[in-house]
Amino acid sequence: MVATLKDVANKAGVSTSAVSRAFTDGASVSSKMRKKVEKAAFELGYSPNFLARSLTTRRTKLIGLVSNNFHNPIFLEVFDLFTRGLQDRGLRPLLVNLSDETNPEQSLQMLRQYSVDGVLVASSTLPPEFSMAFRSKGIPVINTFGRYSSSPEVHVVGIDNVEAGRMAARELAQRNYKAVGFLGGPEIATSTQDRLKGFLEEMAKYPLIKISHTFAKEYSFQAGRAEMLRLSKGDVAEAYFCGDDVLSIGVLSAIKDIGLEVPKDIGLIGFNDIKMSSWESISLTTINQPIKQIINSSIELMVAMFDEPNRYPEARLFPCQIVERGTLRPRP
Amino acid sequence: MVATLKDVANKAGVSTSAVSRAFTDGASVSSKMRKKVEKAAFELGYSPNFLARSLTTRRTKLIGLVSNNFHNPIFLEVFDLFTRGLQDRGLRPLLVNLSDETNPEQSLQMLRQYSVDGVLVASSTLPPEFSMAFRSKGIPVINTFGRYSSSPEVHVVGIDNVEAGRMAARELAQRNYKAVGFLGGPEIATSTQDRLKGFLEEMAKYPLIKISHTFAKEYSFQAGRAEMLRLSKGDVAEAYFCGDDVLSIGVLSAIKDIGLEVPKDIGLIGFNDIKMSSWESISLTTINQPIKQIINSSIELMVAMFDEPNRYPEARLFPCQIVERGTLRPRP
DNA sequence: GATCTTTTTGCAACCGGTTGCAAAAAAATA
DNA sequence: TATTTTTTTGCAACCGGTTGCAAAAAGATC
Repeated sequence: MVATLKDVANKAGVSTSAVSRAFTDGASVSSKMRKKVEKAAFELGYSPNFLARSLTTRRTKLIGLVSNNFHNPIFLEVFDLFTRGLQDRGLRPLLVNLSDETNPEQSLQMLRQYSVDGVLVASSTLPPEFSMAFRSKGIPVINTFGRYSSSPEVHVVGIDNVEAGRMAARELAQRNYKAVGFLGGPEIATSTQDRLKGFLEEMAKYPLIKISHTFAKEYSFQAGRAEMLRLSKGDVAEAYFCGDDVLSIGVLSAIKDIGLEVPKDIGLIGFNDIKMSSWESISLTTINQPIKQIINSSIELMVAMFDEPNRYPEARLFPCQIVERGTLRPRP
Repeated sequence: MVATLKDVANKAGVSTSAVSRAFTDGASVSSKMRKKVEKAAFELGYSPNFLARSLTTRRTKLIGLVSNNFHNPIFLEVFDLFTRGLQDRGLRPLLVNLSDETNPEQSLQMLRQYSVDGVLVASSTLPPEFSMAFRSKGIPVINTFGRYSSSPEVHVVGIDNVEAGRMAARELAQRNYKAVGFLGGPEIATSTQDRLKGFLEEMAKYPLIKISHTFAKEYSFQAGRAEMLRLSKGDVAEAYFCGDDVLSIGVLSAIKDIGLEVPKDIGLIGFNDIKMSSWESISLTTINQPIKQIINSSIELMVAMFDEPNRYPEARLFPCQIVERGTLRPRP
């Protein structure tokens, strides 16, 4: 059916090696030969089979893109950036959805069976052991959005969540809030733990500020809303640092419902700076994570590992920035 | 490095064919042999190389998942459903981001080079020729969310956008709006054209209703907002049918800004029923597209095509439903 | 136990490419 | 023109599997 190397060789009246070389740049072929082969190939509509090629070259150009976050809108951006970044470099994302039902072991096995050249784990909630499993099999792996401190065995690209927590705390303190709360996502996420840690650490410098913390059940509007409604039954803080923008938007909705006004009665600072946060009707003050840089850097690191598989694990951390919009009162 | 079939054969003291058969269900192997092979395989940590296998079986279990929509939140759901649906059937999505810069020809070629078993095109804006190109190369292809009428050469799974337009029109008419507008996405999208067609068709039955239509520049909050702000400078209709929920939310924001109230002063019905539309602070009345069914059906159809590659192209259309929330005034 | 069936196994060719090596051809040097 | 050096080409083995076919082993029948 579809033309093969051999067909082209026959048509052009040359050996298969010649055809193969004509399609490999840097190979030893005369330009006359290349012309001849290209002509025959064109006429047959031939293009080389990547998978057959990969058998000998040991490069598939397939990259496993593993994530368990198919609900947070920020991941649409993440997928967009990853797929484009990979495509630009001639690599192909083999997407793996690691939802609760899927067995991580199985995904590991599957990615090995497809001989992926590397794996990008895009998640802040997958345990480091998952990434390590690839590394121990000799497959380059990078944990994008991962926790850097706890897994020095695997490359991590992302942000310093502890520092991000400090940053939020500093911001609230500087704006003279006297009772602040941390409203995080699920407690198991290392990102949440780290942000809380930094938040508390920094807040400890301001003994006069009253501090509390609580966790939403998941990263969703409804969970944020529910948590805020629950909080409103007790002692409400003057301002909250919320672990995610989607959560924040839920919180905003609850605040409105209980009849309070932002930022007059209550302040809020989010995290992630998703598109939605800039919408006029939301206008959330939040902390921006430079995901474009994080993703490009992840891909570059991945590519570098192809040539240097035993590269010493490194952490690449990018600074976050506060994006001032309308949910915190002005600095004094 | 990694164990191969031959290694297992040596270890178990059997032929390579025996090992191969032990890993193929339905093959002719005694249970004694299978035990022996499995033991050796386990000890070596062997698992078969899918790509090498695909060379002879001519099945890669790779499915190209092509989309050009990495901005609309509904596609996060789409990707979630697709990846899970494929995984459940032992298939693997090779994700292709067909953004403006990427050349469709190139993507076609690339997917052929990876010998994908089929291609799922998830888009309502890609021209039918794109899908056809696969079909003409003998690659099973399904256009999910495609336009059914114009491309009878390719399987289409989705909704009847013309009918959806009628549905919206009917709804507005029944609620006694006397001046209505269609506020669509970019005019090039076939989905927009069809919805407008149905909308006008149905509205033609109500000669007393004043009709207008206009298009936003893209499917985004800002585009919807901008379009509504522009409209507000002229003759504002009593209610709008908006081609997309994200657009709608932008429209809502603009309406609020110009000091009008929904649904008292102005009505709005959206399209897609994204998660966000149900958020309390938005509460958008909209038309739900059964994407779960659409996607499952697409995958099932794809699987069916493996056995029957020349299956006659069909259109599978699913009915939409109005989800009543708070942006249309009640029926009289 | 001998004969006929059925099941299990191994041989060898093949899937579609790549590549080390040596021979052939072309270019450079004498 | 003969000789040496460099470039180009083809042969054949290999990448990691599968599979048709025939031989071997096991089971059934008498």
